[in-house]
Amino acid sequence: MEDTETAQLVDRLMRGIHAGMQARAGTVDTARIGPSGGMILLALADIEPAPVQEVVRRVARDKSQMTRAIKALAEKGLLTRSQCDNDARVCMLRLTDKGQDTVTHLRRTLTEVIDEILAPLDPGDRRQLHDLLSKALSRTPPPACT
Amino acid sequence: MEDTETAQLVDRLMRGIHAGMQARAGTVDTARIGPSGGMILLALADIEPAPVQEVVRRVARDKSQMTRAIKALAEKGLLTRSQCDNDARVCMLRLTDKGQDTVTHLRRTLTEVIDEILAPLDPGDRRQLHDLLSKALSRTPPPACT
DNA sequence: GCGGATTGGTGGACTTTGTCAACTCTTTCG
DNA sequence: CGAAAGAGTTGACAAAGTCCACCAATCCGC
Repeated sequence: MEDTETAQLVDRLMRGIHAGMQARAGTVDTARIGPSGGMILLALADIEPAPVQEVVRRVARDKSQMTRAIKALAEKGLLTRSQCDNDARVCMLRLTDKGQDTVTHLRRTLTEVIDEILAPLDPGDRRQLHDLLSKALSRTPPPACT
Repeated sequence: MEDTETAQLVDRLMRGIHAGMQARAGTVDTARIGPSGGMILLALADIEPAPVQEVVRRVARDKSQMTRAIKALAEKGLLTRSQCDNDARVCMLRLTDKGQDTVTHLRRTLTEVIDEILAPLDPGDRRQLHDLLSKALSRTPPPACT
C-alpha cells in the first residue's frame, strides 16, 4: 500500500501531542520525573509486572540509561524492584500505588491533549477511532515470572 | 467524554512507533542528523515555508536550541534561511531538495513502521483510520510572508 | 518619532539523556 | 565442569535540552 500519506498524518498527530504535553509539563510533572520517567511509568503500566529488559525493549532506550532512570523512580517511591523466583538474574518491576496514581494523572493529561486535537471529530468518529486503535494494538504479552 | 482508554491506546501506539523508528535509526539517519534534526525537518515540511518561531511552536523546543539545530541543518544543506519581504526581522525557512529527499526518506521509514503496527487492520480499516486522522488534522495554517 | 513589544540570534551555566565499554552474577547447555 | 550467553549495574563521556540574560534589528501604535 505504501501509504506515506497516513505517515504524514500520524507524524502530525504525534507532534501535536508532544507539543500539548510539553505545554502542560509544568502542571503534570509533580514529582520531578522527566519526560523519560513518565514514559517509563506509562510503558510499565502497560505490561506490569515486567523485567527491566522488557521495558527496555518497549521504550527503546539504552539499558544502562534504564537502570539509572529506574533507580531514580524507585527512590521516589513510584515503583519497586523485586527478585524473580525462577531466574535470579532478573528483577521484576512493579508500580507502587503512588506510581499508579502518577500514571493515572499522566493519562488524564494525555486525554486532555488528545481531546483537543481530535476536536473536529464527532462522538461517532471517536468511537470508530477508538475501535480501530483497539483492534490494531490489542496484544497482551505473556508476563511470565513472578 | 473523558476517554482515558483512547489515551492509553494512543500512548501504546506512540511507543510502538518510537521503538520502530529507533530500531531503524541506523538505516535512516544517513546525514548524521539526530532524531531532533529529523523532527525539525518533518515539522518544517509540514508548514514550509515558515519562520523560525513557528517551528519552535510546533516542535515545542527551546528557542536557543532551535537556532543551533537549524544552523547545523543549514550547514548540511538541508534547509535555507531567506529574508522575508514584509518583515525584515523574520527569516523564512525552506527545505532544499536534499532536505526534501531526507523528509521523504523519513516518511517512508515511518510508513514501514506504522504498517507493521497496523498489521491487524485490513485495507478497509486503514482507509477509515486515514480518513479519521485526515478529518482531525487537516488545518492548513496560513503561511503569509514570502 | 519615540517607546514598547516582537523576532531572531548569542553565549553561558547547568541538568537531563544517550552512548560505549567493561564487569558481576546467573543461567544454560555441551 | 567450563564456555557462552543473558540480565543488570557501573563509570566515563558526548550530545541534547533548558534557563536566562542580553543584543540588534524591526515593527506597531500613539
